Amino acid sequence: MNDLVRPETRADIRPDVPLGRRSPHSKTRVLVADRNVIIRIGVRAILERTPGVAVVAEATTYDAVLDAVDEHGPDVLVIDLDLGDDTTRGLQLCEEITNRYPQTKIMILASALSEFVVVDAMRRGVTGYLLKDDVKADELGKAVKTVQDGEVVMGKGIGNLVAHSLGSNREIGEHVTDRELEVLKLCSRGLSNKQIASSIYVTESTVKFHLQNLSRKLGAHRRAELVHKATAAGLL
Amino acid sequence: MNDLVRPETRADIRPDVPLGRRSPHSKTRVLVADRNVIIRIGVRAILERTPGVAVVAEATTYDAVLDAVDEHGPDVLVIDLDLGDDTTRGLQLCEEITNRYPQTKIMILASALSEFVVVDAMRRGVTGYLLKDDVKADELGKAVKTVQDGEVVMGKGIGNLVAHSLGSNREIGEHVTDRELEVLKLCSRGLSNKQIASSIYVTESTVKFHLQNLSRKLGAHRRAELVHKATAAGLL
DNA sequence: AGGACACCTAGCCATATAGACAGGTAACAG
DNA sequence: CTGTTACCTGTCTATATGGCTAGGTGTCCT
Repeated sequence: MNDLVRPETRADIRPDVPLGRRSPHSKTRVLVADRNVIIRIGVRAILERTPGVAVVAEATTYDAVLDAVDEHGPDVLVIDLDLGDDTTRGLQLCEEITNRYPQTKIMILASALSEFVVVDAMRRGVTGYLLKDDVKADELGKAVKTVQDGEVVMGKGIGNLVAHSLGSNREIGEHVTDRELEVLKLCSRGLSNKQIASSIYVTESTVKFHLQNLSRKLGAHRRAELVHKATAAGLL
Repeated sequence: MNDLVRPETRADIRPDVPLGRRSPHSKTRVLVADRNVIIRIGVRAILERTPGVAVVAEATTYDAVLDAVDEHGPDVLVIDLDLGDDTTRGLQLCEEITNRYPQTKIMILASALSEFVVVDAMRRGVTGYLLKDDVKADELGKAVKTVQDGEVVMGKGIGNLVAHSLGSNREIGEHVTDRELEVLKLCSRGLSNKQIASSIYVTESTVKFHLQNLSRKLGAHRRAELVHKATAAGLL
């Protein structure tokens, strides 16, 4: 959909600089993506008081992120995945960026902690995950420089979460399909299986099937719990 | 419904200044309360670029808000009610402040839109309600000055929500009791009525009773919807 | 003393749901 | 061609839930 920049193009920009070993005089160039102005201004303010870091652009939509990465080739993308109504789209975006612009490191600055999203994000090449509510002002600047050097940064508790997730018997990061998400949303709005079935033109059996798969993937046993966990996972 | 602020009280403090007609040279003194650093810095940055507005302090807990109001006597308190794990506490705080420091206007800067909270807040003397995700940078500064002048500021959609709420047959701002909240939390964790009953030592009938009251108060018809709306209302 | 309220209980009944089974289709990649 | 994946359908049963009506207790306020 947007095949703008190929690696060679980027090599033209910084041909002589190995990743993570840039000159100390060149600043870490950051792109901030969040739909919330307050957060953007806040992150910008924090980062710009950090020596060696500069915010080069801001973005508020997934498309704008791609454009901005293409245009500015930032060293670090600080992003909240909740840029549209579909977190999956954000995860895809991360994968796309790590593939096409490997020198741009991605650090997620999330509103909520979601095992589901964290694990999926790590898989797709994201190297930082911090929680807005947990970060201290100075941590943010340090974290940006750390991920630029290719290291992984995780907010407190997140590392444990991932470890725990890896150790659990349940399949990690199992993908939630579009159809499942559709059913889930209707379910959260209080529709019965029958009502969901008729509104998406399938049988009640199918609805139950999807809900059962969702329950397994999220580790829930009742729809109330399902909605709760899905919300925590940022699916709703 | 709001007979809190007596003119005399105000006259004692600034005897010569009619409301909304303060000297253009005195700045609007703002206290920012939010548990999130990024938000605090962001709001501060935005407000300080607004002429006539100055941020005098920040707070991150309910207690700190009271102390800071006491110490600085700000003109406007910009607050996210989600300062602890209990939103109700935040609402009580608002009432306390409007009672004890009537010259301090309160503007809520919320993460999520909750009819429940909005209505309750208005009752307790809050005069502004904006959504973090919706505000534009310049709106925030204007809103602060507007609430200082004693006017009510509501983010787009919120006014309609309140109007709709007032027009609905359902009782608005009905209080959710502690017991109901307790049941709700267990419900959201996927426990059946029977399990909830045994874990709080009541009968299943009682659990159903509480859940039914909750459903009525929040306008839900299924537990999945109940959990969804309760989450949106900041109860979970 | 009377009223308002949180809280608890009981029983009824239709319907919804969880959880398990066994299977079919289409698209797509190795 | 074969395996994988998303998606869809069906049948079965025990249990959970929603919606209702009709009570009880104690506490606190007026």
